[in-house]
Amino acid sequence: MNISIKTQYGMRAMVHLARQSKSRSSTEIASAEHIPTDFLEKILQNLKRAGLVRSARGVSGGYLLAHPPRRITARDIVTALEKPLSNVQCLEEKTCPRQDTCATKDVWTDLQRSLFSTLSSITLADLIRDKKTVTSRQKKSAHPKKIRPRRTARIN
Amino acid sequence: MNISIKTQYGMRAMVHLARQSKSRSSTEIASAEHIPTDFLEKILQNLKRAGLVRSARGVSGGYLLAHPPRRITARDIVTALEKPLSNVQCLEEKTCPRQDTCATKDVWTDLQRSLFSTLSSITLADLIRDKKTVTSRQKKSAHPKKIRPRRTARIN
DNA sequence: CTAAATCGGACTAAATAAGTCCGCTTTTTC
DNA sequence: GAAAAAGCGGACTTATTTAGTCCGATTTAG
Repeated sequence: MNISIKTQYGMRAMVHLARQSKSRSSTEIASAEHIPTDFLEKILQNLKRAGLVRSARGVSGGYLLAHPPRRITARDIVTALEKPLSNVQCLEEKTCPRQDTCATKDVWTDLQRSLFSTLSSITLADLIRDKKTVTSRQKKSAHPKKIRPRRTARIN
Repeated sequence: MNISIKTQYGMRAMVHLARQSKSRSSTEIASAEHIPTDFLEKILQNLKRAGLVRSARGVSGGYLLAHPPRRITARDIVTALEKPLSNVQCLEEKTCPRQDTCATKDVWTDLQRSLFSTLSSITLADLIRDKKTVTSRQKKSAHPKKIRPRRTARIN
């Protein structure tokens, strides 16, 4: 049960974009975040298809967030890049005799729910808050680092 | 981010054992739960090394829980069989430039904490209880599970 | 026109997961 | 004491997934 580095790369790239006001090319992000360029390209394509970034082609093209950081959650990013949590096919009769399939299934559904709940509560805005900032940004040190639950209700 | 079927098998086997009062052989469990016998053997070895089951060799040998079902949590089983959640090596300077490594790291640590908390709240006793009452199980505080160190004199 | 960028598909290599095989040891039973 | 049934351990194979590369096409600003 691990987080693929593809997803970790994607998270880094999204945080990177969240700090920028203008669009950035994949090569720029790649070198800044130390991610293999061609691989990042694929990741950004996935993120784009998930509706999380927009892109512009051509010589001064690049990627930028499709929504403000406050509206993009870690769950959006993880589900865009990671395969679904469990491939538990509990419905197949032959692989799962009924009696304890139902029992173990509860574990995985609980797990998934808790997972989604946690990831949904973290937005890109949270992540770029009061961390080191590149530009001279006003620091909101009054707010604790505590993550606050936030509604997703987003794309797709 | 998926649960390996090895872990799913292990969970099924543990639930199976939790329903039994006597020890059961791996072949018996395997056929009851539709798990490849030799593979289950390996899984039971892992569970044994984790201190979750005990075993007896010889013709009427087999496996049984090392502790009462209420003292064995889903977390015990998952951590015995699954590789650790994240291989996020955030400490390496070259792979992670400081500025947003720290940001993304928060996601993975939050995730891990929530994961462990949820799994810790589910015991084998919960799982073998009647299904109507499963939903009424309550969440425990996330104190670290402590499997008591193999108090039993080893059979071998 | 050219350079720099996104896009898409195909491909490869490495790592992990899943499963098998075999021979040994232990213990009960006949 | 032999046989049978079980756990134990290591080596091995195979399948799947992950990670990454390569290449060519298309778009677009200057």
